[in-house]
Amino acid sequence: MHPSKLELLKGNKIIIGISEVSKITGISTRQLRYWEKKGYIHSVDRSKRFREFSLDTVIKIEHMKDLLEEGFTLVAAYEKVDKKMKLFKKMKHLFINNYEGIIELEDGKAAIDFGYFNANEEEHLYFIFDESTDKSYFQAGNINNKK
DNA sequence: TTTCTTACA
DNA sequence: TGTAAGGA
Repeated sequence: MHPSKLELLKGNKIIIGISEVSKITGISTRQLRYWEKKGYIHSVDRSKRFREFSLDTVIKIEHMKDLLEEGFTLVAAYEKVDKKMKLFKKMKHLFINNYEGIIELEDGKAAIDFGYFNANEEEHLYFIFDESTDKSYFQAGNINNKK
């Protein structure tokens, strides 16, 4: 019922100009424009005066850059990343739709609440992680039932 | 000042 | 691909 705490990510509403994208990814503005022309990436609204890229696209660009550095051709990198992005989007969707918040535990650990663990809606699934030891694990139960 | 397209190096 | 030119 309550809105997701990850609205910004949910709608992919984080938009970045070509100059910033270039700085972030290390891909020149010339390349970015070329990649778009070839259809490897898309800007948000081409009817606008200036190009803007979504956060997902920036991530796509970073993946392509990595593959390029590994020796793949531009086309090969694009095809490979395009498949991976579909999985990435599904994963993002899954995470965003199940994320119920983050909880600080007494012992210095933190827990991400992923919502109900089973169909009975009795227990939640938590991802527990301890920064001091760098250890993490999943746990079912009810850590912090507010109210 | 920044971004855009086009075109040449 | 980089860069210059000339507008927006």
